[in-house]
Amino acid sequence: MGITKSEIFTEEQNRIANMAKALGHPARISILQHLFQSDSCICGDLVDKIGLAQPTISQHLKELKNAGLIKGNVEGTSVCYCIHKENWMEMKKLLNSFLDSDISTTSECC
Amino acid sequence: MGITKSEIFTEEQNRIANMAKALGHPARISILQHLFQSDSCICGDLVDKIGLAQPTISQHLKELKNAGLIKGNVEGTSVCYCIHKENWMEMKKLLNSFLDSDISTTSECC
DNA sequence: TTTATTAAATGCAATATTACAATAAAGAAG
DNA sequence: CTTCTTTATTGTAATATTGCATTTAATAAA
Repeated sequence: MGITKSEIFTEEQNRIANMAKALGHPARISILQHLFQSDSCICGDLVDKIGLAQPTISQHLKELKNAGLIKGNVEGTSVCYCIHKENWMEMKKLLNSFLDSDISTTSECC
Repeated sequence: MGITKSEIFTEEQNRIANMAKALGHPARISILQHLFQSDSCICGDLVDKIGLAQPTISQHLKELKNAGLIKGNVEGTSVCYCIHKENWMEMKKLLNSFLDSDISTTSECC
């Protein structure tokens, strides 16, 4: 049905999956990398540097904002985006708690 | 169009996004957690423990296999799945290289 | 006020994803 | 061989995602 059955999973499983999903598109990875280098906070700059149309970039920015990973600030006619540091660190902690599952105690049965 | 323009992004950006995408569903997080606890390598056990139909679990297992994160081994009529340790560690390194982008040198302009 | 400039919102088309019923395939048990 | 068990495959429906042209909104500049 294209709809995820979130209710049968734990809060943690849903949060991890949602964060991973937000990172699950190369345009959004590219946007975040640019924001980390902080040489292009402005939406228009991102449109120029990444080869996608303005509405498409705007949409990806919206998703990153919904995920809490970035924040935007209106400056005249343009909008300045940047990493939401606090949420970013929280996301990192959440993902790492999962990624660091102890692989040494796990049996590779195949 | 529902189709990602992979060709305009770097190989690294696509690889990071693809790995994140594979982790972008709570059922797949749940499957991986079970495999880490290794108390249910068998596909049928996962179907019982997670509340999704057998074809749905099978489909998620296939995606995790395509992403290289797990491997499967036929044992009689049943199939035993487990974490692909080598690829898992590689994925972790890849994601961490991105997640660990130096946040301290980044300006929070908003 | 009029005219740019910039970004968000809307609307649409194409494709992808999620989920499951029904079926097929492959081996085990009788 | 027949039957049972287990998993993959196929087909289908519903929803989500990606991408862009067009329009709208809001501020700046003239």
